[in-house]
Amino acid sequence: MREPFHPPTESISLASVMHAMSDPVRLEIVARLAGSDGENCGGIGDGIDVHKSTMSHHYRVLREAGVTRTTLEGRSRVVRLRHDDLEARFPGLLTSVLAALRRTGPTGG
Amino acid sequence: MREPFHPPTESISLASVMHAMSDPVRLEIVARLAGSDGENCGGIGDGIDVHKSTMSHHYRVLREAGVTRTTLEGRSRVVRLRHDDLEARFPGLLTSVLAALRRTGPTGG
DNA sequence: ACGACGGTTTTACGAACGTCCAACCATTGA
DNA sequence: TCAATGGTTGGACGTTCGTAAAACCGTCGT
Repeated sequence: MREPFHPPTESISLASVMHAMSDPVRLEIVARLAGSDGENCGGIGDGIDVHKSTMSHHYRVLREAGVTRTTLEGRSRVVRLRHDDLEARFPGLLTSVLAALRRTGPTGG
Repeated sequence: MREPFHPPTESISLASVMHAMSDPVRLEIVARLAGSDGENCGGIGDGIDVHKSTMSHHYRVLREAGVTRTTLEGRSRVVRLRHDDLEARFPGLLTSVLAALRRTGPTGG
């Protein structure tokens, strides 16, 4: 079980972050990560109705964009928002996205 | 020459806005609109090296997502950021994106 | 040793995307 | 009236995306 790749903070690109957070499923993941104090989702895709391989794919997109960090703590993966890194790179961006999610949800309505 | 469609502020979706601002060309457009006090780009795609029909496409994506407003003033189109509408709908979002663009540019480097 | 569990990888496929070209439309100016 | 200008529309083409199925991998429990 190897540690997956994460982009260093300085090379996180705005376009990638925006793209990562442009899919409803991934926005839902982000919302839950924010809600659960940055823990994982308690088993991949708990309550999100997509195949586990699809969830794995979405987690990878978020991770490779620099939005989340996946660590291997003990025997299970833990996914967290890279809150501080994103704040350092793009101040206010994640915060406003989270606020928007709280307001309207991913699809906004 | 008919006025094109714009979504009302209340029905602007987060996912659509994020998607609209996830493409380097469109981020460049947004950056220029912000820099030029919300005027148009002085002729479509001035200095952005894509075909004019491609620019037209990108302008449409931004407009239909609710990021920009295209008006027909006199004889020419004028494109503006929907700054106030976006601020009302998703407070801080556009502001932080513009700040990010100033910092790192669309592709972030 | 073996199966169950949790997750990744590979592959496949339809849909959506970004791009260009060509044709078109509306307005301006000669 | 005709050409030029500025922009949109409709294909077309190759790429990327989101999704699921199937196979695989590492760890745990028994």
